Amino acid sequence: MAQKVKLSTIAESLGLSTATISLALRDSPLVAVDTREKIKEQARLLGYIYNRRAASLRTSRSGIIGVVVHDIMNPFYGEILKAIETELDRSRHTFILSNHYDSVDKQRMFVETLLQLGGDGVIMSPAIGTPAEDVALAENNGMPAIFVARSMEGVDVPIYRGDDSYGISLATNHLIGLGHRSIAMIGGTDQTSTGRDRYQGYVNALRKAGIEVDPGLRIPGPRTKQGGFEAAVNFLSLPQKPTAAVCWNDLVAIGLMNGIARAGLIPGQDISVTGYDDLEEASIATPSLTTVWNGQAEVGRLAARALLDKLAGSHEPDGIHLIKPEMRIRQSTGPIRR
Amino acid sequence: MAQKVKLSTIAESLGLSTATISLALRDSPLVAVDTREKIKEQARLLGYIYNRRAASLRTSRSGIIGVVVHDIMNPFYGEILKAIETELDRSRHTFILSNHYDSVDKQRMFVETLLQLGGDGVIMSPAIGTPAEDVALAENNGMPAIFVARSMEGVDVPIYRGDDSYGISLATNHLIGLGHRSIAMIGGTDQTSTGRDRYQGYVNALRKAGIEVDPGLRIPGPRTKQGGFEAAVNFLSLPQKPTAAVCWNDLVAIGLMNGIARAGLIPGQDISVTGYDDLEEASIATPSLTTVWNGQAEVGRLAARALLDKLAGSHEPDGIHLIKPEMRIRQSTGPIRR
DNA sequence: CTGAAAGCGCTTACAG
DNA sequence: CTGAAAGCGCTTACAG
Repeated sequence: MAQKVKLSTIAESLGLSTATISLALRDSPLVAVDTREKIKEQARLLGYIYNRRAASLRTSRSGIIGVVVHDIMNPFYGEILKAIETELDRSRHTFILSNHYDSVDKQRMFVETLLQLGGDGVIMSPAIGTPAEDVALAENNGMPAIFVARSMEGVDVPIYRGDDSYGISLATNHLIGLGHRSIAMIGGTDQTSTGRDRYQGYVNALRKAGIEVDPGLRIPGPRTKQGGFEAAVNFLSLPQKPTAAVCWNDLVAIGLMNGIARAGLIPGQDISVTGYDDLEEASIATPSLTTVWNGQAEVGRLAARALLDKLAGSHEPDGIHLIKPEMRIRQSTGPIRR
Repeated sequence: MAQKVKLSTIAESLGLSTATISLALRDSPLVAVDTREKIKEQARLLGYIYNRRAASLRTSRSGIIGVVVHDIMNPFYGEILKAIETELDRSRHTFILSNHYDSVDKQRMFVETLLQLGGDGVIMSPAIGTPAEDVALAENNGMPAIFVARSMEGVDVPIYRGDDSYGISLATNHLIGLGHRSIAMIGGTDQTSTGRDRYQGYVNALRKAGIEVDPGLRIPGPRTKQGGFEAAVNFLSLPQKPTAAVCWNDLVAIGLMNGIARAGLIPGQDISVTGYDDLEEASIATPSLTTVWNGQAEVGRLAARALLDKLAGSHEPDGIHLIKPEMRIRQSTGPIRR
């Protein structure tokens, strides 16, 4: 590798000052057009690489945006990330991604690293148990935060997520409308805002229909296919013999359907199953999954836009921005069989 | 937000020099133990945030490692990334992730950004059509590259991936052993080294068994569930009436099984299907998927280790490091029905 | 064991 | 339209 090419290398080779080179490369109108062209050509020839660390040390903006979620391998977050990526690419920001796996420590380390790198902002789906100080750490050091998919007490940042309580009530009402009365709720936890909201939406829908809520029909568990798959055994051995299941999300629903099928029953006929999120995969599951569209792409797009706007100086209103979920009826639900 | 706390802030507050502070915070034995403790305590009190850009400008090492693959939402890459993450976390490196979606331009922009940030190294699964210059760009600027999952002509970097030709022959032989003679190959492309190797392994296995290779039984397509699902229609309408399908990967296989089931046939009984990769999901698919373990976690772990070793100065041998695949027999394959 | 000083590669007022 | 110079916040020989 040859000598390192920097602004002064270009400057000397052209008999100009580094100030002029710097301005020209950033398309400043202060530099005469032909000088600018000559400079750019020379930079290309010499294989110049812009040193962002030096620039950012001077300007104190890095162009880096951090994104931290529970698990990027979960397609729910994947769909949010894809939308964020699209939006940030457009504005030439670099994004740094991390999983926190609901470890508050891992999340805090990420925020610290981001601060050390001079991150301009952070989009997070806060880990369970995140203390308000960890969010304040970012904000107090000039790195605004935006939340996606999860809320948190005691912080005052913009939040983008679906209306979980309403969404799950859509699914529950759909099953009630098909004649089901014994409806289980599978997967998830009550430790997140999302979890509490979804359970509440399910409870409210049942009550409104005059159906007594049976806590024995709640089977919490991991929010994964594996979780749904393993819940199938418990579900099928419930003494209440539920005829339908409202699942925490599509992954749990697909896992549950696999488990039900293994037991020789036909999901969508013997047992009705609803998902949540409307992942790309929901429509090609067999049977295709009745689920609730949860607007992941919208959440990601809006959150990224909000952050960029904030960085550009506009004063976005804080508080919760709820995306309205919509029902997607497919083959995994059907009328109750007598 | 208060005044920015920097080394000199701490230095002044304690009546010491920035040199001493800098050394103390990095645990240099040059600083007396009690001085060191006092300094660390003060740094904590003042809420000091280490400025990595400044440090890295000085030392020309950033602690940043880039990772770029086709699509992080694909669980195959997800499993590789998870292993890389585990390995890099341990050594306190920050990793920056990107998809290239097989766009050479997007990949090059990523490499350039990484160079601008002073990236120490890059792990890549090169986009289809990557020119050797794009890899040289990284290497010539002091940023070593390691490949995962895909090879490329004309570059001399360490490569970690599965032995595709051998792996697919395992799957093909398994089907032949069950009595299948008309075996289709579904999904994938011939534009990657992986694609060519897998097709060749399939062809070789057939030939070795004395089965004529019928190009009409090759149905290329996207390497996704959706791709497999959509291929089912073509597969089922082939005039050759194949009784088995070797799929490019687990995603294609699961999609194909869904499509077959939609058509009223039972995968694993009417049609035998093999996957490739042994994703976590393979074992809970219904029927559970017979597939080939492809060592994603190994690939990620070894590639990350190799890069860290290289950065630490050791001279890893370049060239291909092949992981030996293994057969995983489950329920999606069975003896041919007459 | 601690300090003074130079320098990493940019950008930005300011001067001309 | 272009240049000289200061400074962003660190680290590192070097001196004491």
